[in-house]
Amino acid sequence: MTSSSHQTANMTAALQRAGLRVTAQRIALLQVITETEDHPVVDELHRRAQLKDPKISIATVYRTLAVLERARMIQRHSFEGASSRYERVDKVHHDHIVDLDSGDIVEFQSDRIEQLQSEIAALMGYDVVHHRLELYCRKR
Amino acid sequence: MTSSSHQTANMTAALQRAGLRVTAQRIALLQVITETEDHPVVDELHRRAQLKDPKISIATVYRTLAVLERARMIQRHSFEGASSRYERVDKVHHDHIVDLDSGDIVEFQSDRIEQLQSEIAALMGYDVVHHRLELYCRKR
DNA sequence: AAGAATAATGATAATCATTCGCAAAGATAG
DNA sequence: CTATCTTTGCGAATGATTATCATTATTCTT
Repeated sequence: MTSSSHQTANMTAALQRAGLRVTAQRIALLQVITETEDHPVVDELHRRAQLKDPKISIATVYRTLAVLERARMIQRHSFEGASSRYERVDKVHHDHIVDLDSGDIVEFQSDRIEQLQSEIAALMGYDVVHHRLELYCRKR
Repeated sequence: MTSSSHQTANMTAALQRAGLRVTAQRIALLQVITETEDHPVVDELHRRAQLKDPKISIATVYRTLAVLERARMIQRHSFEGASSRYERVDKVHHDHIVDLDSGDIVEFQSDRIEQLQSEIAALMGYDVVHHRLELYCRKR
């Protein structure tokens, strides 16, 4: 069993587990997102997916990303003034620092902040379903 | 001096202080945003501004909002999946809770969270220029 | 394994919010 | 008041995303 077919088997299983149809396009995109360590925009994902499946269209990329997000297999982020970026769903939740000069995106994680968020929401009569915390920064 | 002309004088002074030209459209938009307690979208601001200056165009609304934001007289927010909303710059900084069911926007403020943000950024070698913190919630 | 039923895809048109180009109108400086 | 420089209105253009619809692929049934 090659590494590539092993990957494919993984993706196939993941799609079936989610009750989704298994298509070459979905496998390609799942692989692209699984392999990547950064936060690519849709266009970049399209380009990378085409290396695995040359006929995948941009419309399918958008549709598939929406499907995978609904299935909680990937995660979308919309940073200020930029188009959507995606990353795979990690074991550990995290938020982002955006470097205003370079555009770099750094991940961080703070239980204290998460906890404070819940406390504040509770105080106002709310439960937090999800949140968005982004720090727009410059190197010091 | 009527209340309305008093308002106009205020807006005029504010624009001059910022080194901006004083136009009827800018005064109208500033008034609209000063009067409002909610977080209107651009279209709504356009509608409200037209009550004061019937010939103001949507392009001018966009341009003026950008100008006023650059002058730090108003503040833009882009909540998930929605178009931009604006509010006036308050004395007190705050973040937002978005009610997922009603669309209501509630303001909150936490010095602890702000402080933690700075600490975390510093730890990664950054200074926070600005941030975005939104809690997407449901009533409990 | 073959066919029917159902869903996904590709290509392209449509949409939505926002920005641009440019001629005309308005604001400020001298 | 005139010259200069800026802003405005209008409509066209843009960019990202979504919808349409005929075709193709996947899954279900037997």
